[in-house]
Amino acid sequence: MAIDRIDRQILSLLQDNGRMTNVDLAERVGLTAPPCLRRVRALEDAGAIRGYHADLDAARLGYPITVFAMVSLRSQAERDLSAFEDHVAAIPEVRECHMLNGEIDFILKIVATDLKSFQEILTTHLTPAPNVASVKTSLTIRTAKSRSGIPIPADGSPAGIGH
Amino acid sequence: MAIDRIDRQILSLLQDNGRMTNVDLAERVGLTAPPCLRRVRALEDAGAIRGYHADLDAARLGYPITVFAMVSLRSQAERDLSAFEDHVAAIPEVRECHMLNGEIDFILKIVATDLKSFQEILTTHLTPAPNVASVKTSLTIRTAKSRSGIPIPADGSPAGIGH
DNA sequence: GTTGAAACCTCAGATCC
DNA sequence: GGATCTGAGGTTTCAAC
Repeated sequence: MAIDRIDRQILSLLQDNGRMTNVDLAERVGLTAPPCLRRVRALEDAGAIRGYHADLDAARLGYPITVFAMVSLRSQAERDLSAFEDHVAAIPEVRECHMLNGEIDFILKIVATDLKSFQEILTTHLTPAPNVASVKTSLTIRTAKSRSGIPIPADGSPAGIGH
Repeated sequence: MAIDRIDRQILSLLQDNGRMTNVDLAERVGLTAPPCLRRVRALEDAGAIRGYHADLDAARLGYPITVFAMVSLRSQAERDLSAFEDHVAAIPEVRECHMLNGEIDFILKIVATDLKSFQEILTTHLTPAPNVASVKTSLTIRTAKSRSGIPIPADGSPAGIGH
């Protein structure tokens, strides 16, 4: 699938405002509603747009604590890596799990309602998990920037689908 | 603002599908459309819902590289911390910037089109930035879990707005 | 093959109860 | 919170370029 200038505009606008109406979107990209909607559907079907999500304020909703946990495992065999991923996938407070290169095997983003609850998650679900060698955690003091997704230059960017 | 069971359902559903229509949403939470819409607007006005965003597949759109950068500064004076935050806010490839406690001052999530381009961002915008003492980077091999926001238990959770 | 125009039908939003 | 109504938006069909 090839992505042209208009598709990039659509992606950029929907990344910024996922509930923009189709007629608004069409107007901004210089199309009428039907072809615009077809492009959006095509981007969804191709997997370029994975979904749409409300962006909630964690702190206001009872989750003021965000922690990054750097996890090292004893074994880096694929089945042990997968087992760890499966393990944290089942912990709702673990919001992200990325496998890294280097000394640290995984970085996790964890949210919690308070420090006590975080400590509990750590000591009952993370540290004692199979194959875990070490867990180093850092509390988030404040978040200066938090944009999901990717930068989308108005024009002349990369982006062709299918790697 | 007090959040009840129905509000939590609304938040959970919109976090999962930000483009769900109001009538769908109303039906699922057991309301008719108008009161449901009033609740959604109230949650938006209270800041519980900050916005709605399309979730794009970075890799399919030409950004296969995600890197975490751990940054330490020479000075942790507030004005120096803010200056660094302002500096990275202007770099579009830096998607997240969190201030941490401990030895590492900031963790950044950076996306890039390729390794060469990442290296260029690092050496021209990050390492030589004022007050930067050290930058350690780790490439993301794969992302096993990536959910924005917070866990929302169907019932009996915390969550009242205004801390 | 993609756009645009028109039709239809559902939804959003306001008002009132 | 629910019922009703109106105008706007979403979606399909079809013709034109």
